[in-house]
Amino acid sequence: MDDRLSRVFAALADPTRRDLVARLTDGDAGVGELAERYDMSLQAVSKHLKVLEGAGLVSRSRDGQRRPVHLEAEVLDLMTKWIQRYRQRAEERFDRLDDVLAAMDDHGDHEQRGAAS
Amino acid sequence: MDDRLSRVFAALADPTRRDLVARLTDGDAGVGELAERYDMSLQAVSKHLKVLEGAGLVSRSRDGQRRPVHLEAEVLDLMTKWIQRYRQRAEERFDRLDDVLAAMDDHGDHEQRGAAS
DNA sequence: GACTCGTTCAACCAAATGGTTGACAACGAA
DNA sequence: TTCGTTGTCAACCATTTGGTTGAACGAGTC
Repeated sequence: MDDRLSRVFAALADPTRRDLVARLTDGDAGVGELAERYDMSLQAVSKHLKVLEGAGLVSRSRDGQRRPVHLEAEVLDLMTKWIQRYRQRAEERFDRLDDVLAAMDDHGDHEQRGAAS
Repeated sequence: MDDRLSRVFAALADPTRRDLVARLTDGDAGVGELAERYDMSLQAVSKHLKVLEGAGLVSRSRDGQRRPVHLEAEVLDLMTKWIQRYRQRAEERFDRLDDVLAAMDDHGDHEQRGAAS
């Protein structure tokens, strides 16, 4: 789990962190402000934010003694790209299946694995 | 980590499992066949497949002594939906920012947090 | 300087994760 | 029925994860 994509997926595998992302679409917020919504310690929320930050989903600046958390939404596109790539490949294969089956009937070659690859 | 979405994200947080998904877009395959590509035991791959199955990303049927693994690509749409929902919300807020800033200049109210929420 | 607020760091803990090896189950073939 | 092939189950281990508490830090305020 060291590449970028793995970190992004792992970050969003936690419901609390997904909720944080959802909340941050409403605008930047401080850690304490965010922590109010959850039944866990401030430190735990801070840890979650560090994971999101490590994945590049979130950035933090300094504003006095506050550390406002900002959503970097473009990173989400990275995931969408990966997902859609294989989603589409699977779809295409599914669409081709009818043709393949028809071709198999034509010359009587019913080797399944050949059809799938 | 018990809800569906969490399981799907967590499943794809591992590079091996993402590669398995990628491979399966080429068509169904047996466990041993899949395991050849990785520098790990057959049992380890079997475990990975169980995780993918738990997330609903993969299903297995019985064909003689083989257990062909099949990709259930529609589940990927579940993720895309979640991602795009918040991706879009973030985008919209970003688009509105100019208007908000203009309004703030109008009546001289420069409270940042108000602008962001 | 002393105090408070918002946040982070450090140590600790239980549970989950990702891998290993060894045994065994299910099926087809000899 | 015995054998090889294909895959799962069980026990074990090291590391990571998600949470806790307590101490400390940085920046304004008194």
